[in-house]
Amino acid sequence: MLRVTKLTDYATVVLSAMVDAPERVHNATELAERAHLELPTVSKLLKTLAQAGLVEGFRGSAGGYRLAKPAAEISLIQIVEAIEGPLGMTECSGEHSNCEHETHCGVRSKWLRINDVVANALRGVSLAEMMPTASKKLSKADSGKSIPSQLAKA
Amino acid sequence: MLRVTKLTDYATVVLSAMVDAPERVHNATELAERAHLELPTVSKLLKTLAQAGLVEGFRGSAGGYRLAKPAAEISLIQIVEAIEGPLGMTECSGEHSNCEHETHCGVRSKWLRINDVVANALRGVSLAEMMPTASKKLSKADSGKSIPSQLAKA
DNA sequence: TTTATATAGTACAATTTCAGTCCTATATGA
DNA sequence: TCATATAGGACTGAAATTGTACTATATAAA
Repeated sequence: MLRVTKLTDYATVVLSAMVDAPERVHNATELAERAHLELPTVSKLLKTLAQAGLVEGFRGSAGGYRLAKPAAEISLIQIVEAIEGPLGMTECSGEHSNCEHETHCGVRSKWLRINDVVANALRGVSLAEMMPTASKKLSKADSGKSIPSQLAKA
Repeated sequence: MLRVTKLTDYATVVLSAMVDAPERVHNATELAERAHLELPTVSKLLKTLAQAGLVEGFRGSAGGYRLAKPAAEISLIQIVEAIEGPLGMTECSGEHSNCEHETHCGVRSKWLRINDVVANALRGVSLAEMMPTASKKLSKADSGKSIPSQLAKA
């Protein structure tokens, strides 16, 4: 269905819960409550996000997590790739493709481009913009026929 | 990993194989050979594509499939949705979301927008443009910082 | 009319991925 | 030393994806 996984979705919600107090250290229990998610799930997510460098983890009592950088500098693509790994629209879009059809397949290079377009769409939205209160409006962009111009080589 | 399924990928390859002779009726066996895919797989794909109205199926001997409309009028989003169903970047992006968190969740409306952006990216590329010989170049669009302008409400 | 061909529709098993949980180790502050 | 909290890993059940098989139906030609 071409969707991000639930965990990625959860990650945006959990990270959102940290944005209003970015300097504070939030522990996993608190974040789980605010995100209305289970603690083990949130805990797992935060570990992954910490590995990706999006949040900083602090051990010990009074430990927890904090955004590693301003919300405006955390893009959706970083979150998606932290949870799901490198974005690849098709098997062969990845770095080390081992698609056996590659030599015959004429559509590969096109998918690579589409991959970039989608990646850029995600790169263009920051965590700050995901906030419910974010004033910046995301539009449907131009619809239908006018889109190719965005994709077309200028 | 945010990718289309293999079957969707295959579908673009199979459809590509019909583009150079759009008026001819191609049978599944021929298309399987040209796409280097297994017959049962191609057969299943074509049935699905026929239901979605992208190809016309003809039964009986000398039967087969033909593009139901010009390649330039078949967009990638039609192919993706034919195989995978309606595009929804998150659980709650779908038509009839039953996400229990919806009332608390502040990121829902943003994902809906991103959904549209991705859908439009796919809508903007036609089957004709997927052909290896297609002269039209798809670009990476603008990279990085300049992307938000594509998403921002004009 | 019979036969070979080819799609239509459905069902099914194998595989892979995802989601959620749990356990042990390590670090920190009181 | 002890309670707290993250780090890292392993594991399991559920779900989706893949690929295949089977039966029914339609068509063209002998």
